Amino acid sequence: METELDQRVHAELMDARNDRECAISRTLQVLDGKWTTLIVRELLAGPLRFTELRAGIGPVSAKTLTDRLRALEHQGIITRTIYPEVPPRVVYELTEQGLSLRNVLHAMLRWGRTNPA
Amino acid sequence: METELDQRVHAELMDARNDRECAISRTLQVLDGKWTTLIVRELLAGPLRFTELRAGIGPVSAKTLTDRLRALEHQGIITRTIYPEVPPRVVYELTEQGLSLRNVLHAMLRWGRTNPA
DNA sequence: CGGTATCCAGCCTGATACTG
DNA sequence: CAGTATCAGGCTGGATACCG
Repeated sequence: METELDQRVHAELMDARNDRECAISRTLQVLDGKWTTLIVRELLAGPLRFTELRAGIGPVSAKTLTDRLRALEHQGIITRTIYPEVPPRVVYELTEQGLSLRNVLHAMLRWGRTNPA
Repeated sequence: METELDQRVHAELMDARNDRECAISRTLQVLDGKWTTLIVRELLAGPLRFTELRAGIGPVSAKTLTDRLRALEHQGIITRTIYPEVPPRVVYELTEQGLSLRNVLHAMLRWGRTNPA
């Protein structure tokens, strides 16, 4: 009963090989970098501040985290909102497009669970 | 009607944040490197030789391709079979574990299709 | 708090030459 | 054909210092 679905999935993946610029490559471009995917994972929980984000994803430098956040922002995956308070507060949040990456992350999660190191 | 599924997916992803070694990180480890995901994509079509693989994924050097193939082999994602002919023939093929990455690649494919550059 | 600026090390990757 | 060996470079990411 899973066969039909599997066949369709397989056919789609085979088509992908013929794309000049494979759609998979497009996704890889967005999730590029050592920390990007984990940033998205954190933000799936809801909007987060810079420091909260940093605490959640592991030992990343401020420079790198900033770089990745800027890249995601420019690609329309996240928004950056500044609240001009004292001390300043900056909140990052997934856009609709960013939220839709949930399916990719979920597939990764399931694979990792099923195939422990 | 999609809400229940979405809620379950979301709950799973939230759990993932609490994993000491997040299962997502595990997947990222396997699909590490600039070319690895594309190698898997190619092999989803079936067993391939070194040169065929190289032609399919783009401008990758022999050294890098060898490195990535060895890494995938050591992780149990692919097998490497040598046919001692003249000229020699070496065939790479996904293991069961490797095949199961199809779901991850498919999620990436769909996201890339839905969100063009 | 949430960055920026600068410098730098390491690693991934590639180019080239060569081999069983 | 399917690599290996070697060398070299670019880019990512980290350390440190400092700012609004």
